[in-house]
Amino acid sequence: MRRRHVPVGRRILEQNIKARYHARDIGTEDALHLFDELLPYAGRSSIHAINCLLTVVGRDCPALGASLFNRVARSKVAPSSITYAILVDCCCRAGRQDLGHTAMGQVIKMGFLADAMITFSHLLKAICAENKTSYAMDILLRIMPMFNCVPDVISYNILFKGDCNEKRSQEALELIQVMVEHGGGCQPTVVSYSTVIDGLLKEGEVNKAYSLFCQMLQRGISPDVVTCSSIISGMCKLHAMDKAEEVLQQMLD
DNA sequence: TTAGGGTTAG
Repeated sequence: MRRRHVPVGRRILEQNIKARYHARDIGTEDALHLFDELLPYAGRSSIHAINCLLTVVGRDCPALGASLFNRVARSKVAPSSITYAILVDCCCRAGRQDLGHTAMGQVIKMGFLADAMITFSHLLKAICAENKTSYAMDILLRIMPMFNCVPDVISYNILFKGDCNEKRSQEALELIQVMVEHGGGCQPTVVSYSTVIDGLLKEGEVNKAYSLFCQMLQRGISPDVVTCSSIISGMCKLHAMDKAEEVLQQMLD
């Protein structure tokens, strides 16, 4: 197959953008200038560099990120599934969850299903942030599978956090047990356990939190500094100093 | 082969 010719100047610019993105060496202003420089003569190979720039701008100013997406859509460059993931995140963080849903619909329509769960996860996070975790749960358990989109552990972790923020850590605890028993390849990780343990402690459930910590150890999942900081802090606040010391000792071991 | 998603304390 013949390699498509890419102008040298454009290729250098794209490589420069990717390298600087990787080195975390692009600020929002830089990204905007680079975007203006690249877009007029961008081609098929440019979408990776454009995604880097959208990410930088969107982190700082999601509404601006979404408006840059519109400029990409009007250009010769086809947005990729990753571009849509960035867009959905920008829309949600700009307070336009409705537009996030619309963009999600576009992702499904275009058949970007392999990556759709990451795009969905931005929506799930936004829905949970509005204390509508039950609705997020419905999307995860019912809607996502309708599109052959299998939720992964990060999608579940977003829901665990949502439940805990709504003071419903018991539901998160039940869901973690469902994952263990029926999750197949999608098993809770150290982040899942840390999130739910923290939620239980914030609701005063010392014994349940400690049992879950023990289950985690039994299943061969090592606690990290987040797990331990959370447990020690939580248990001290609840005056469960004996258990806090046990956890500290396990950490030292 | 890479650009996009998850946890704590203060």
